[in-house]
Amino acid sequence: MLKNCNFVEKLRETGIRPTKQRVKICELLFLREKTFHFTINDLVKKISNEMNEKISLATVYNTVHALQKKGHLKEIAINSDKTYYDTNTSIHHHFYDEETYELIDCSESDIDSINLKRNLPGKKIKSVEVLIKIANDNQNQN
Amino acid sequence: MLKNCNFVEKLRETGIRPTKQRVKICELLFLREKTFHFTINDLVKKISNEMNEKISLATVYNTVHALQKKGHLKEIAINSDKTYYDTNTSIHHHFYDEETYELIDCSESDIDSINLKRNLPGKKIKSVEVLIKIANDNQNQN
DNA sequence: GTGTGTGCAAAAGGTTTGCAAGAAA
DNA sequence: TTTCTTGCAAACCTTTTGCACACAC
Repeated sequence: MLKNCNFVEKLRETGIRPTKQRVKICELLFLREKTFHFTINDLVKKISNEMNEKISLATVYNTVHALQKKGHLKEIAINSDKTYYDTNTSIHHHFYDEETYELIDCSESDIDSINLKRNLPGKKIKSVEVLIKIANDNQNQN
Repeated sequence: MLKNCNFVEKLRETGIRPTKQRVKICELLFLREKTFHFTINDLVKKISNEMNEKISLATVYNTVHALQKKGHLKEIAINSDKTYYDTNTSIHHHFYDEETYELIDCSESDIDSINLKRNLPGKKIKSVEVLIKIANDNQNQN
C-alpha cells in the first residue's frame, strides 16, 4: 500500500506521472489509519468537502483506474450497482451489511483456511475471497 | 427452483400472475439441465434468438425482479459492471474465470465448511459465499 | 369491470470517450 | 518540444420510470 507522505516519489516509482490531482487523491485515499472503502462518487464528494478542491470526474476515474492497475487499489464485488474500491489490496474478506450498506473488512485470519476440494484442469487460482452478508439480528426480511 | 413444465401453475402458486411473457421467460430460464448464469442483456438476446419472441426490456426487468424477489433467481456479485443472475438459488460458490469471463458453480460440498472466528454484535449472518477467481495456468498477469 | 402487467420512449445513474487546452518530462 | 493529463461535454450502457393500452381474473 502507498503509505507515508511522499506521494510524488511513490507515484513516480510506480510509473504514474505525479500530477497535482493525483497526489491530492492519494493523500485522501492513503493518509489514514484504517482501510477505506469507497465508490467514485464518495471520492468526488470527499475531494470537494474535505479538501475543498475540484477535480473533474474524468480525472478521478482515470486516477482510480491507474492506481488499481498498479495494485494500490482493489475492486470489491458486492451486489453491483456501482463499483466499490478498497485501499486494502491484500487478499481478505468482507462483511456486507444489507441494511446499512456498510462494508467491513474481515482478515484472512478470521476465517479458518478455506480448503477447496475441487480444482479445474489447466486453471490456476488467483484469489479466494468470501463475502459474508449480514443484517440486524432482531428482524427478518426477504 | 421452478422445474417441470407447468409454469402457469407454478407462477400462480408463487403469487406472480402468469402472463404470456412471464411464462416464456420461465421456460427459457428453467427448462434446462444445468444452472444458468445470465445478465439481462443475455436474456433479451436469447428471447429473440432462441424463442423468436420480442419482449420489451421493461418487462424482462420486471419479470427477473419478480422471480428474484420470490426466490427463484439469485443475484451474483462479480466484478460489477452489470448484474448477473443465477438459476441456482441455493447457497453455493463460484469460480470466475478472469480470462473467459465464465462463471462456474461450485457446490457447498466442494469447500470444507467455512468457520468464521469473528462475529459482529447484533448482526446475524445471512449468507457466506466464496468467489474463486481463476485464470489459465500457463500465463501470469497483473 | 378492476386491477395488474406490457410496451414504448424518455429519463436517470454510473462510466467512458473525444478533444482542445494545460502541465510534466 | 514532445508526451501525457486535465476538464468538459457528449456519448454510452444498464436500469428505472411514466403512461396509455391490453390482458388476467
